[in-house]
Amino acid sequence: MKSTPNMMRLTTQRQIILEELSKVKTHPTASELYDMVRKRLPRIGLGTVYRNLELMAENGMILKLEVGGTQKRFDATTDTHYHIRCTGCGKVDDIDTPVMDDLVNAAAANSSYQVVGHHVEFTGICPGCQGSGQGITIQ
Amino acid sequence: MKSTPNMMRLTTQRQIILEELSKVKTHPTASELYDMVRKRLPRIGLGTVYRNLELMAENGMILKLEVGGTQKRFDATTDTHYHIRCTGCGKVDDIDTPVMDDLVNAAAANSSYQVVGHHVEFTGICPGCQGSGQGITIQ
DNA sequence: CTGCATGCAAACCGTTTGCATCCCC
DNA sequence: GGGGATGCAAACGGTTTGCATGCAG
Repeated sequence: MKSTPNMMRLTTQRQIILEELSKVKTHPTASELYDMVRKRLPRIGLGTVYRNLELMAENGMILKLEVGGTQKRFDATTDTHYHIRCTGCGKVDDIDTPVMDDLVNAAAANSSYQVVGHHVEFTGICPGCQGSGQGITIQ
Repeated sequence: MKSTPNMMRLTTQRQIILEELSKVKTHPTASELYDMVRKRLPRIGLGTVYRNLELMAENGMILKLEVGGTQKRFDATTDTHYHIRCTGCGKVDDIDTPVMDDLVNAAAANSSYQVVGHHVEFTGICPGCQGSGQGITIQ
């Protein structure tokens, strides 16, 4: 039964990964997080970071952001909220447009899918990329 | 000047890729499209498919869907519309909820980004996956 | 003590790219 | 004829996984 979160061990790695993720308001990729965690746990492996992020996402402790771009990003804030992704540098920020839960109902009415959730992703140019030539700052 | 679409050559490959993509209402991945095209052009390379999809997306002839999941998907319909992705099998369908362009304005008001666009992605279980154990049909 | 979790490294998979050849304009 | 486009295969980058060892419960 997946709705009962399996009791996870409280390993040092797990705690520190969660701490570091909670510490930032950005939405780091796995390897960004790996770099952050490695400062405190130099021998940690990248695989461990991936495994724990996956596990914590499954248990609803964190959010795996299914946004555009090449890398997945992670978020310690699990309440529904929307994001904006810079097409210049790829970074992702929160955007505080009100969440529209009724969208799900509207969608459910028009679809043969059993609608579970939704996400709104804006694209734009972040302040840092606006100066430098329309955000063609690669990636 | 990127806004002037560079005149593209009309190669057989390009035409057939576009034809095959236009033919389906699904949103195939590059390799699904590769398989479709290969039936008519057995010697085409996967790289050619990727290069042309990228090029046509840049020129606004098709849409590269920046949706969740591991693979990018392509869409011959370029008008803004929303999608739903099955968390069971990963397939993506159109959903005909009205497009809310004012979302962009709302977002722009609350952000330091220069907001360019938006996309709404629903997640759910497709009819095919609803029967078989809550859509744990892998991928 | 026992089995889940870790570190490490190799495997994987989707995508990109270098290069010689091809062919559209 | 010339430069962009192709086919092929190798490289790439992000993610996953197998295995021996380690450590939380």
